[in-house]
Amino acid sequence: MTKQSLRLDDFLPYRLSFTTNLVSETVASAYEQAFGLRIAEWRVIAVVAESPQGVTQQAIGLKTRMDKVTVSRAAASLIARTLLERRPHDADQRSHLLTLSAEGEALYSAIVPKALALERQIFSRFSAAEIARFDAMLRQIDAILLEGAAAAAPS
Amino acid sequence: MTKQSLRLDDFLPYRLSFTTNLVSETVASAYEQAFGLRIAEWRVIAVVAESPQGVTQQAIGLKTRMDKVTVSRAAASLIARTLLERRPHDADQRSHLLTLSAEGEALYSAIVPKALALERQIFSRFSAAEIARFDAMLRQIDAILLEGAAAAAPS
DNA sequence: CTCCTATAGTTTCATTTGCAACCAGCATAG
DNA sequence: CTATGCTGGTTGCAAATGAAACTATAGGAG
Repeated sequence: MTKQSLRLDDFLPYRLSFTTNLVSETVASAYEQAFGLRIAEWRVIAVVAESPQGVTQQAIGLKTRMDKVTVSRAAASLIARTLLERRPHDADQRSHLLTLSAEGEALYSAIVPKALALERQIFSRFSAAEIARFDAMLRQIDAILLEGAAAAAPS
Repeated sequence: MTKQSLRLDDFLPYRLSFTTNLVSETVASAYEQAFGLRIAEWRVIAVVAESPQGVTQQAIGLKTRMDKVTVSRAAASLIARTLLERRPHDADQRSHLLTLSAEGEALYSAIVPKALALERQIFSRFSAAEIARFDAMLRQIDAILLEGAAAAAPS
């Protein structure tokens, strides 16, 4: 019986976490410096920007898998900075519909090109096909884990 | 001039972070449940296991990019549980050399197969070649960002 | 030697995070 | 209608995190 060995460095969950931390630090500090936004805030803006008719916080949380507390705080902070607006949600008075203010739109327009440039820089060594393959693998991993979670749901 | 757009869902730094969170949650909860270890503790054990002659905390932090505080606390907790031992470091009295205790070795041997099984499960849909390609891409991203950091070092 | 600066590791403290309790407003059953 | 349980969102609290101060030892420079 051979002793099993494992180099942490070759262990994929570790590698994934290592690289992602690096990427996240880079991206977070870029947003922070250039726009005074945290990652959660940027995500909220991005999701809201994709739905001009407005989204509820719940929908944002569902989509991004961010905790509802995180979404709540990010939204509150963006509203305080008048980047986001809250419209009443006729169908359900418990929630509101979030939309970008003019100011928020402007900020979003300013961020997008920078975000895309950063993305291009990080993936600069790869071809479009490689990137597509990489993305596809990430999505398949998601699928595996999300199915698994559904199957092995605790209680 | 076309308005640039960005679907958060297609933005790779986001995708990477999304998937990694999923993977990390899965792995963390497995270690926690099965062995009562946090991720940082598991990493410390793994690195120490790779260096039977002992490692300093500093070296662990350097290798894993974990904060020295994180390493310090993980090590302290593992020592308290007698999974890790501290030997004096003759060349430098400020630091110690960490090694696994017999108990720590035993735990490590128990973890490795489970960790590998989990890894296989997460990547079950991919061929060895695909996995190798994925790993290589992660390393190249690291390289790009670490070089970039060296170039654009703040102060 | 003796100062002075730099590094390993710990501790302290302020910040960030996320679970859990909570407070609406909704929806269904009687 | 009105009780009961459910869901969207916020608040409170406790745990995790990480920067900065601190302690102890190294390693020169004079």
